[in-house]
Amino acid sequence: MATKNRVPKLEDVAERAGVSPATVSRFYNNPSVVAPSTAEKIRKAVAELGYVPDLIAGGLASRRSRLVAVLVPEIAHSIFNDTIEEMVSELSRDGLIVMLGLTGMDDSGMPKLIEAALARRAEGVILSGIVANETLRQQLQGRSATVIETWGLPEKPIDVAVGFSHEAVGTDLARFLAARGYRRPHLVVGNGVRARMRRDAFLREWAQTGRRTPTKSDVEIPTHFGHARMVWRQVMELDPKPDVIVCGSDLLAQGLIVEAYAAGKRVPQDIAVVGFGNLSIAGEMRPTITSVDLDGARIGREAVAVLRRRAAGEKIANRVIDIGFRIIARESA
Amino acid sequence: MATKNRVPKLEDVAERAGVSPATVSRFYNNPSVVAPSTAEKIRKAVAELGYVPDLIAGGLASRRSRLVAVLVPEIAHSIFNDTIEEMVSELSRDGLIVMLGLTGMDDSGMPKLIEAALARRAEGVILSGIVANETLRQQLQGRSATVIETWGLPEKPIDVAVGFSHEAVGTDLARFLAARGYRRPHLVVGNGVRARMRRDAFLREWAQTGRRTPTKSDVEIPTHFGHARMVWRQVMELDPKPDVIVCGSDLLAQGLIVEAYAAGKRVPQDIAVVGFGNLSIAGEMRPTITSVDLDGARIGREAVAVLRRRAAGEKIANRVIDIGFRIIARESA
DNA sequence: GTCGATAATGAAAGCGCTTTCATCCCTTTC
DNA sequence: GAAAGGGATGAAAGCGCTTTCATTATCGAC
Repeated sequence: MATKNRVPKLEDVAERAGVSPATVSRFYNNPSVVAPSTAEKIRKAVAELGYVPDLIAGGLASRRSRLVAVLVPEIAHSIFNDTIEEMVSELSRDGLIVMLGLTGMDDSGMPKLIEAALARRAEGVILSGIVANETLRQQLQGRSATVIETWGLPEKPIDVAVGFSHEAVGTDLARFLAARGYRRPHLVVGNGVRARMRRDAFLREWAQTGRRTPTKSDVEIPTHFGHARMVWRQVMELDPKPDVIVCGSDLLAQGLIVEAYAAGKRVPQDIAVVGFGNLSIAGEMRPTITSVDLDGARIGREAVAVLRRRAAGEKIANRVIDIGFRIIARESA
Repeated sequence: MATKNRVPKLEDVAERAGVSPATVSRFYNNPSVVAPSTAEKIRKAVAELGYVPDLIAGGLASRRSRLVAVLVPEIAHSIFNDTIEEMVSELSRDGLIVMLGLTGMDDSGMPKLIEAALARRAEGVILSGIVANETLRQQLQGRSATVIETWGLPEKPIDVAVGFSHEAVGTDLARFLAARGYRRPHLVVGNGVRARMRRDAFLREWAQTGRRTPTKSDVEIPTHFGHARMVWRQVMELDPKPDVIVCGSDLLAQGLIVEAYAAGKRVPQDIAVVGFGNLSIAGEMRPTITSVDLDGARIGREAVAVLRRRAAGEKIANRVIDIGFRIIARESA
C-alpha cells in the first residue's frame, strides 16, 4: 500500500475517504459546511490512517501560526508564573500554543527572541514589563502581531498594555504605613526599573508626612528568600531601630521574618515587615505577611482576552488596562 | 515600489541584492557556501528591507520545525522550573523554540498537548514524569520526534529517559535517618506516583532496622508551604513525639519548621525535619534544611544534549540516563 | 415545470521557503 | 594547453496544506 511507512497526509485521507483534499481541509477548519455523511467517512479514514494534520503546512497556507510568544525574564523564582500559567491554559483552550522565551533579568535576550517570534509569525507577543529599546518597539509595531506589555503601565504602549501602576503602589504603601503610625521605615529595593518606580513614589509620598527619611538598601533581582541574611545585616547597620521593613517580594519578607526571629526580635511587635506580590506564602507564614496583592492570573486572562478580541477582528478601544492592586493587611505590619 | 506595504519575502531580498532566491536561502542556512561579496550584498538588502525569514515556510520546505515541546504539570510552584529554565535557554541557543504545555497535576491535558506538538512536527517532546497511557506511548513511538521522559526512570522508556530513581531516594533516606539514630519518623507523602515510590522504598528499608513503623500522612501535590499547618496538626495526632518528619518538598519542610517554632519546639533538637528537592531556600532557612539534592538544571542539560546528539544523527546508546541524587545533611536533621 | 437560491464539493493556484541538479567559470595539475 | 576538479550560483520542483472560484445537485416557490 502506498501509504505504508510514511506519515499520512491530507491527500491520503482524502483518497481513502473518497473525497477531495479540499473537503478534508474543510472538515478540520470549517466543519459546519461539510455534510454529516461525508464527515463520517473522513473521520473514519483519519482514524484508520492515524492522520495528524500538519499545522506547519496549514499555517503557511492560511498564514495563521496559532502561536503566541510569551517572553519573561526567568521562571525559576518568578512572580510572573501565575500569569504564565493562566495564559498557557487559556491559550491552549483556543488551540494556540505558547512559545516560552527567557529574556534574562536584564532583558538581554529579548531582541533575539522577538525576532524568533516574528520569524514564526506569532499572532501575539506577550512581554513582561515594558520595552525600553526604541528599535525593538518599532520592529514590533510594524508587524501584524498583537503585542501586549504586561505588569507595567506605559504611557504610550506599543500596542496594548495590561498591568498596574508601580507608582501608585509606592504611594499607597507610604500612606498605608504612615496611617498605621510607622515612623522609621527601611526600604529594600530590587535593582530593577519597576522596583525603583515604587521606591521613588514611596519616598515622594513619605516626604509629605514630614517624618524621617527612610533608610534604603539594594538587592539583586529577582529578590528572594536567600537575600534576607545580607539585607538584615545591612538594615541593622544603617538603622538599628527601624520600625518597618518594606520588601520587594514576599519571599524576602519571609526571609526577614525568619532573620528577625533568629535575632530574637518579634514580628510585628519589635519590627514590622511588608511584602509584595501576595504569594500564597504571605497568607500562610507565621506571622501572616502584609503584602500587596497583584492578581497575576488576571493579567494573564486579560492578555488572552485582548488576543481573542483581536482575533475576532474587534478594535481594542482601551489600550491600557489597569488591573489595579490591593494592600492586604495581615499580621506582619 | 512593489515591496512597499507588505512584509518583504525572500524573493524581494534576492531581487534587491541581485541574486537568486536560492542564494539568499543559502545565506541563511548554509552561509559557508556563499561568497563573501555576495553575502555582503544580501546583508545590505536584508537590512534595507527589514526582512525576517519566514520560518513557517522554511519549516515546511525543509521539514524542520525547530520546535521542541516541553510538557509539565504546572509551573506556578513547580520543582521542574529549574529544568525548564535550563532547557529553554539551551535550546534557544540552538535556534530552537520551546512550546510550553501544561498538562495539569493529573496529566489530563497530555493527550491534546501531545497531539498539538506532533501536529507542529516538534523535533522533540520532553515530558516530566513517565507516560502511563499505553495508547499515547504508541502514538509517540511512531513519530520521528525524540521523546524524552524526565524525573523518573522507567524500565522501558518510550525513547530516552533522564532522571533518577525514586526508590533509591527512599531507600537511602531510610538508611541515612537510621544511621543518625532516629527512631520515630513521620512520613508526609504527596499523593502522586513518584512520592509513593519513595515512600514504599523508605518503608521497606526502614522495616529492616526493626524499628517502629513510621506514621504517615498524605497531602495534595504539589506539596507546599501552606500545607504545613494541616500536616503539623495531623502529625501531632498520629504521634505526638516523632523525632523526625520526612517531607515531600523543601517548601513543606520550611513550613513545618515555622510551625514547630510556633508550637515552641526547636528544630532539630526537639524535632528534626528533612526536605526534598534542595531548593535554594533549603540552604538559606534557619535552621538550614537537610534535603535531597536533585540537579534539575542538569536534567534539562542532559535532555538537550540528547536532542543535540539525535539532531547530529548519532545513535543514543544509553537510553536511560541516571543523574543520581545526593542527600545533603544540614542543620535540620 | 422552471427559476433562482442554497448547500456541498472539486479543481487548481498558491503560501514562502529549501534543495537537488545543472551550469558556469576559475584554478590546478601534468 | 587541456583535462579535471571545485567553488559559486541559478532554475525549478516541490513541502502539505488552504482558499477562491466554479460546478453540480437539491430544494422551494411561483
